[in-house]
Amino acid sequence: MACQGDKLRKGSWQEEEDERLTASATLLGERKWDSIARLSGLMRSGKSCRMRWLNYLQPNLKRGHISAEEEQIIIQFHGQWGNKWARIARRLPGRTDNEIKNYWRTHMRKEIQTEEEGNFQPKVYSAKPELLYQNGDSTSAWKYSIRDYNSVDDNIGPAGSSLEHYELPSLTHMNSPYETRQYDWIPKLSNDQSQTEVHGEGNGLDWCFCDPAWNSEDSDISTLVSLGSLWDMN
DNA sequence: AATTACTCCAACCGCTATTAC
DNA sequence: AGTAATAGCGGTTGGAGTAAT
Repeated sequence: MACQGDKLRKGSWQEEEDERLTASATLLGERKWDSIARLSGLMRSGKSCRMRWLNYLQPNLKRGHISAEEEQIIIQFHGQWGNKWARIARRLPGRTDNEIKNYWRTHMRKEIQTEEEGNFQPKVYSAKPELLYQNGDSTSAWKYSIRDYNSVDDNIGPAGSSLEHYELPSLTHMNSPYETRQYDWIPKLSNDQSQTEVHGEGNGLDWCFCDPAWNSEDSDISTLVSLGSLWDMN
């Protein structure tokens, strides 16, 4: 039992600590982290327990690499909101803000840096849908296309291809299974689907759904869960 | 084989916002 | 309304693993 004066542990978590924390959080609920830290007997701060649970132990966390679809969503929302990692994470079930933040720093920032080191050209993410998602390695397919079509002046793409902007129904990110699910549930959030509006340039990355009666930011996640789907990633 | 450079990600820190009293 | 405790967020750091030399 941690008492006052005991030194709190820091650094990597041991398996036994994970087990204790999981048991305690399951039993006591995902609140009152200081109490959980105390009652579990872990020599950790509540803050540390919360962080470990949220980023590593809680159920429903997805493991493995960020998929092409997820990467696209990250880019899209980062463009809209900037470094609002937690907010972006809410759009990616199973991913944590920490994970997304790390991913952005290691993968995306590198690309931005490269651009800033001389070859900067404003990107117009107008990719051809059939290239953005195809059978096989969707990651490389997406990366290939997003780079090859990244600006109007960039002629790396297949010979004779012309750049186009696509209207919503053929948006590239709606072609993935992941986004298809998004597309499925968004209209369901409105009782009157005719009220659902689509805003944006239709260039694939700068758009939004707006329902006058629904504020996505404030809506309860259980609403989304009950609709089926996004959490069902397997 | 040894060393160095680089990448990735878990974990920490400081600050702000929210909640409870 | 004021204050303390707690939760949440975003930035940063440190270390393990891997690649390059």
